[in-house]
Amino acid sequence: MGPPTVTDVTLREVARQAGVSVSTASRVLNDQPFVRSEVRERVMLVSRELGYRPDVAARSMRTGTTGAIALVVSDISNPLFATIAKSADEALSPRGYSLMVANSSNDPAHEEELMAALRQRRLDGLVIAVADEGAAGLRERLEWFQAVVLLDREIPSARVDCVLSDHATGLAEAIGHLASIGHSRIALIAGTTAQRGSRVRLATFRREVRRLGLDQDQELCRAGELTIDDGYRAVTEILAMARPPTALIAGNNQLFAGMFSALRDLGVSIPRDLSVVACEDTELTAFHNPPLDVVRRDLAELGREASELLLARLESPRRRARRVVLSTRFESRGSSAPPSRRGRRKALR
Amino acid sequence: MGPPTVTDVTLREVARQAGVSVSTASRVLNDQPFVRSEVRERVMLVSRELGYRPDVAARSMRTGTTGAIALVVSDISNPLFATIAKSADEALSPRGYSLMVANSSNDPAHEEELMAALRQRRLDGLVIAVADEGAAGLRERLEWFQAVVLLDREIPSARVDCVLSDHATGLAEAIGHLASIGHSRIALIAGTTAQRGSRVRLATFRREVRRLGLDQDQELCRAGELTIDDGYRAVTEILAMARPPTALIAGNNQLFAGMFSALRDLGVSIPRDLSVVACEDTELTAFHNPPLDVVRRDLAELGREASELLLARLESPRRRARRVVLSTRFESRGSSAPPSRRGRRKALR
DNA sequence: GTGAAAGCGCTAACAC
DNA sequence: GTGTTAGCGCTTTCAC
Repeated sequence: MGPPTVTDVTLREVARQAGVSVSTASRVLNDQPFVRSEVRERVMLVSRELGYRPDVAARSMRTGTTGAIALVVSDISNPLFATIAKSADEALSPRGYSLMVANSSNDPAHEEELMAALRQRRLDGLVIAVADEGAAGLRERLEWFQAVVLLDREIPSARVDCVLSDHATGLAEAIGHLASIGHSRIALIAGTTAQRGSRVRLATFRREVRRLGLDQDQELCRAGELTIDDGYRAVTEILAMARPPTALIAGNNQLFAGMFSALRDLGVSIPRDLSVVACEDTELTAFHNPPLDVVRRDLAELGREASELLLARLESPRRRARRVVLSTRFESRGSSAPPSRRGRRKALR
Repeated sequence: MGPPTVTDVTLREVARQAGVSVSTASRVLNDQPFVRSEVRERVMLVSRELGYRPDVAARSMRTGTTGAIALVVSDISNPLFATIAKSADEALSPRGYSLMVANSSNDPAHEEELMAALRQRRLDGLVIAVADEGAAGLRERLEWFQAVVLLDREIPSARVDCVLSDHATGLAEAIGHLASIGHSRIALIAGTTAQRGSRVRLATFRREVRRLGLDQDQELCRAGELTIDDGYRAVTEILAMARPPTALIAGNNQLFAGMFSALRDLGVSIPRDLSVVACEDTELTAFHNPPLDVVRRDLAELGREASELLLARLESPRRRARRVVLSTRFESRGSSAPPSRRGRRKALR
């Protein structure tokens, strides 16, 4: 007994009913020249009537392409990545590509395993926010794929397309704003230095603090994990300092959620007791009263640009790697105010 | 010239290096009996050394299975669905399945197109929150797939597995609570009646309002779209009534976001001017001050259960369709208070 | 126990 | 212009 028939109507069947050979039918359906238009139309007609859909697996065997693209992020339930996933899907699916999603949990080992699993699926491309830009063997692993786009990640040694956010500009504006209304003790709670987002924020923060002559206390600048818990812990510790800051900046939405939660538990009011700025605009920041000052970026654009880069790479595999930088900007909406003695005391308990 | 070689190490190569035939190698790697343990070990060793990974497309051609499962929802960027997607991925990926996501935009026509596209990918299974439970030809379309699980949707005529939330219980509790603290004019802003979630909420609301002897004003019970805009519009209109309600219930997170936005624009304070209950717990409801009363359900459980049903169905294709019902419960957290004359006037302007 | 060979549905070289 | 044919990598008879 042969293998099971899965697809209901095959190319063979279309060809038979149109009275042509499979190769002619194939030519027609792949828009190739050198087919009499009369024949072409007959094949098209039969194909439509029968509802013919080429079997992706079979085609894949011949062409090596699957029409599938994977998106690997740390957590698809994070609205940031979910938004990117949606916009990527919107860019890719009209062109016949399907999107596969996978969560790395920000764990390099798991990510490696994922990539190996994705590889055997022969995906046409990979959009990935790698967990650790410096992970061993990452460059080789990326070469498993015909086309790769890094999502807000950068690997200098690798010739890979990437879309990056210009985190520095927005953050510098934010710090400038806080300084301009009188803050000199500002704290940044950033994430892991294994990812450029956090690294850039840390570097920008240190640079601007120095440039503007603000307090350069090491303890006001924290790298850690990009989690809610870490955000909570960091805020708790920072506000317990002998001289706590008068303004707080959260490096991403998770850290902000933790920060927000901690401030509420401590009974700290925004912006009366403390000024707050979040990187990333989410429901939490947008619907807060007052709306929170944020460093914004267009996440849908990020997903869209990543998709465009990927499609371009698929079309011309040998072209030079591109590096697309998208802007971020600071938006002041009411969660920062001049520092007050009262506020500082309050935050201190 | 033959087709391009994609996979780096083939079964043929493993067999050659192990000094056996491909069929023997295949038997070993598929855990089939009747292979000398000595041979078995040699093949395993070579396979591991070479890092052999079977080509999914090729295997798929023979077996008809792809190890891929699709999740079709209206909007993957909605945290509700994103959470479900994550938990589904967590349940499926350890068992070797990959998750494909697709957005239907809640549009039956687009959904139909999607399903056709997914079909030719020979997905092993489909988890879907159909846009319209009553769409023409839906039952036939579902039969394209070997295994299907409906996500909080029900199609009585179809023998399909489904995971459902018991929206009625949680909502009835919410209404009971509001009534118990003195509300007699409660409004429900629900979504489309093409999906059971909204239908159940509408039916439950009408039933409870009658049972508890509350105001049965038709205008207090609105079906519409499940969008932010629709939530906004509904609230604006309802609060402009001659006798506006003293409590508002939002049917899902999108409607709630619209509601929240409208209330803020109208300067309505929760719960002083108006009591509010949201269906679904999100960042917005959880981090609000006070935290909002919600009808909660465990979304991760929903994704997990859907995956389990799917896997079970894949294992035994002929077993009876199951219908798993998951609980919802009301949680009072401070966004409802007894109605006040002042509040009502305020909401009225 | 093991190997040879067929064939899943498709595309592309080659012959006519 | 069109048909014949080989073969992608794999699983599964069937023969030994």
